[in-house]
Order: sequence, then C-alpha cells, then structure tokens
Amino acid sequence: MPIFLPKEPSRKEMLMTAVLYALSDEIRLGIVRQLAAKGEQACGVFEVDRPKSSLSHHFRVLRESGVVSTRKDGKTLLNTLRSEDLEKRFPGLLKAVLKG
Amino acid sequence: MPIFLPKEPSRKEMLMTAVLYALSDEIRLGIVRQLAAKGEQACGVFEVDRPKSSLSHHFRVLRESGVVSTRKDGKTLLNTLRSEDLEKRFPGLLKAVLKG
DNA sequence: ACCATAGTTCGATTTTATTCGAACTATACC
DNA sequence: GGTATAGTTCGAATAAAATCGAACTATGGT
Repeated sequence: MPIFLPKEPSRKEMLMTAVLYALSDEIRLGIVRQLAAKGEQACGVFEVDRPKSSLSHHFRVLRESGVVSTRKDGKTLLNTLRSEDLEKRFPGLLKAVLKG
Repeated sequence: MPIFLPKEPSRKEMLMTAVLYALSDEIRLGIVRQLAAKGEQACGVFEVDRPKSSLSHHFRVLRESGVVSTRKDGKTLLNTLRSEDLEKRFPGLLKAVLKG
C-alpha cells in the first residue's frame, strides 16, 4: 500500500470541535507551539518522549483537523502550522491558544 | 453521601488543555454557547438529547476545567460561564471559540 | 544493489471517555 | 409527612483514543 497522508480539510471543512480537540493534548500542543516558534519542521525534530508510531498518530490528528499541513520533501515530511487558514476560519483562536 | 459539586479550579489552576478539551465536544460547546447568549441558566433548561445523568457528566467536565461555575439556588443549580476568569487566564480564547 | 533514514500503517493492548438506568440527596410545596 | 422536582452519584457497558512494536514505503547515498 502506498503511503497516504490523510487529506487535509479545506478551510471551510474545518470543524471547531475537531480543532479544539486536536489542541487539547499536551504533546500535540507542544508540536503546535514549536511550529509556531520555528516554522516548518520535519516530524523527526520534535523531542517527544514517545516512539515514532505514536508521534505519527499525533501528527495525523493535527492534519485531519486542519491544524497542520504536511508536504513531502525528499526523505522527510515537512509540517507547517496552517496559521492563515485557521485565522480565516476561526479568527483569534490560534493566537489565543499560543499565548496561553 | 452529600452532593459534592466538583471543586472549580481557580483562575491560575486552569489548564489550557483541559479547557480546550472541555470545549471540544458538541454538546458541551452547545451549552457554552447558550450560556454566553442567555447568561445564567439551570442545567434543566438545556434541550439536549441525552438523559440527565449524561448531561450531568458534561456539566462536570465544564466545571472541572473551569469553563463553567455552578451555584445552588434552592432546588436548581445555576450555571454561568466564567467569562472573566477565562479572559484573564487565556485572553481572547473564549471570544474566538464563541465566534466560530 | 544495498543500506540507512524518515515516517507511515497495521494490529493488539491499555487507557480514558461517554453513555445510561437506577438509586440517591436536597429543596420546595401542600 | 408525603410528593414532586432538580440534579448528582454509582456502576456497568460501550465506544473512542492513546500507546507501542513490527512490518512496511519511499527516498537518498554509496
């Protein structure tokens, strides 16, 4: 089977509850904060006390909710925060979450 | 056993992840929206397609995270959104959630 | 071709949440 | 005291999430 990155929802498809749920976990929130601080990052750079299969699960939750976008770049997957989409869809939300 | 309303966290004790989690459920988010729109409300006025034991569970999650405060008034429990505490602790968050 | 690296997917297990009925507490009213 | 109302608590069942190792895909380098 080929690798399928789960389809990322369009801006309009983003659900408030799904976004809040994705952000309601310490690990995922940590990832989001780091993406906000450092910009595009590969999955592997996150120092999380979990095996990569677990990390991969958390990235999937972030992607499926629309919080993070992922693109392939050679051997690695580069993740970005969908700040602009989030801001358009849920104005002020991401900023408030990142502040806290 | 006496009825214990779970202790509501102080402003400082509120956790971002717990608040986001509490808000990440359609039923609870509906309750929060209605409280925001109509102010203090008894548990019973919410028209939710769930038995009262389930509703009670959702109110508990809202209370324990700090989103809602509950006071007794005779026979009923009156719930309020802790808007001010939330705004102080997580500026902009509640407003952004209610907009979406 | 071979090996290493990056990350996903699968499958099984464990943990955590939700759900609901039934029993309970507390208050109000007659 | 008895009855009704409001909502909680308990306990058990179900559902959903998280966790992790092992197998896998894809790419890059030698």
